[in-house]
Amino acid sequence: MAKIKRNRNGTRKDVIIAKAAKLFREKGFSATSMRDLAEHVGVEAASLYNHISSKAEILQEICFKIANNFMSHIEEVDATPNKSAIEKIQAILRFHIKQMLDNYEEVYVSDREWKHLTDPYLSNIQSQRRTYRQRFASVIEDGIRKGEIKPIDAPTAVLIMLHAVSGIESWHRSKKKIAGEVLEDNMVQILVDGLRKQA
Amino acid sequence: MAKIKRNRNGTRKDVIIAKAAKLFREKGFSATSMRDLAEHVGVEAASLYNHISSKAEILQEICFKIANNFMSHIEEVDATPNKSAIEKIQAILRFHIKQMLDNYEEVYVSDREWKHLTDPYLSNIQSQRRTYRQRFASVIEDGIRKGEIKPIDAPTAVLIMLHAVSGIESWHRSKKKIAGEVLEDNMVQILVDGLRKQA
DNA sequence: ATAAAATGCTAACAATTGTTAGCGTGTTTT
DNA sequence: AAAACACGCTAACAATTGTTAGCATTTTAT
Repeated sequence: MAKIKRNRNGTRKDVIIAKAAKLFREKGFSATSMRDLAEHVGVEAASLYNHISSKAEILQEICFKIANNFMSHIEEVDATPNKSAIEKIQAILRFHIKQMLDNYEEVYVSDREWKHLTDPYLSNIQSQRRTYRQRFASVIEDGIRKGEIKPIDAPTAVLIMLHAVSGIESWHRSKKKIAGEVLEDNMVQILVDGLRKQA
Repeated sequence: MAKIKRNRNGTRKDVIIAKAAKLFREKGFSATSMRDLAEHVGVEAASLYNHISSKAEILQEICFKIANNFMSHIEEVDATPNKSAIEKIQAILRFHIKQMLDNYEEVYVSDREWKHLTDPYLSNIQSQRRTYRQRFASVIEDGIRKGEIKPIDAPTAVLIMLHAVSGIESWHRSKKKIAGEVLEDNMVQILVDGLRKQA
C-alpha cells in the first residue's frame, strides 16, 4: 500500500491530474489507459477512483481550468484603459506563450484533446473557445479601424496567432532550445510585425 | 453483401483510407475503431482486412504519402534558381495552405496523429519531419544573410509558419468561411510581412 | 463453362478497456 | 478507546478492441 505523495498545498487529486496531463499530452486522451495512469501515479488503477469519479472528469477539469484561465485574462486585457490595439495583442500573445512555457502539459492537452469531452461539457467548451476567438478578433478589428493594423481578415489573424503559439510544443520537444524569453520575443515580434500597418 | 464502391481510378483500399482519414481527423486515430470505419465504408469490420493488413497500416500510408508530398515539394522549391528567399518562403507557404485546403483530411491527420505510429515508421517520420523543418529553416537563414529577412531565430519562424497553417482546421470547421484564396492571401501576407526586413 | 481470384459474411479469439464491489489497514475525530 | 473516515488492495464485470479462420458468393481470367 503505497500512498500517493502529495506536494505541499495540493490534494492527491491534483497529483493525479498532473500526471494525467503529462500522459494525455504524450499519447493522447484515448490512448492513455487508467492502468497506465495508475502506474505513473504509483498505485493500482482502482485506487484512482478514491480521488476522481471517471477518466472523463480528469479531462474536464483540465479543459475548464485552462479555459477559465484564458478567458479571465482576455477580459482583464480588454478592460484595461489607455492601451493600443497592438499593445493588447502583445499582452494576449505573451500570456499565451508564457502559459505554454510554464503550464505546458495542461494547456496543450486542453487545446488538443477537448474534442474527447462529451456533452454538456463539449458544447460548453466549444462555445467558450468561440467567444474567446471572437473577443480576440474584435481587438484586431478595433486596431484596423484605428489604423494601427493593416486591413486583414481578423479571424484569420486570430487563427494564425493561436496556432502559432501551440507550436511551442515542438520547442519543448527539441534538443537545443533557445531560452524561453528569446522564444517569446521572437514570436511576438514576427507575429505583431505581420499585423502592423507599415508606415 | 454490399461491395465497396470504388471511384474511377481508385482501388477499394483507397476508399478505405479516405474514409479512415476523415474519421481519424474527427475523432483521432485511437478513438476510431475498425468497426466504426467499417460502418462508414458500408461493410463488416472483418471485410476491411481483404484490402488492408492492419489499422496501423492505414495510418502509415496516410503519413508517408503526405510526408513525401511535402518533402518533394520543398526540394523542388529549393532547387529553383533565381528565386529570392522571400519568394521561396511564399511558395512553401502557399503549398502548405493549398494542401490544407484541398487535401484537408489526410494532411491534418498526418500532422496530428503521426505520434501513434510505431517503430520503425515512427522514427522514420520523425526524422523526415526534422529534416523538412531544417530545410525550411535554412531558406530563412539564407534570407537573413542576404538581408531580405530581419534577424530572427529561424527555427522559431518555421514553427510559427507550420503551426499557423495547421490552424486552417478551424477555418474548415467554421460556419461563415471566407473564400479559400482570400484565406491564403491573408495568411501569406501576415506571415511574410512578419519576417520581412522593413526599410 | 470452368477455374481462379477477389471480396464479402458470421463467429470467434484474446487482450484491453473503464469501472465497481468488497475488504483491509491506517489515520483522524469523537 | 471507539467510531468514522480515507485510501489502498484484489478480483471481477461487461463492453469494446484489433484481428483471424473458415466459408459463401461474386467477378475475372482461361
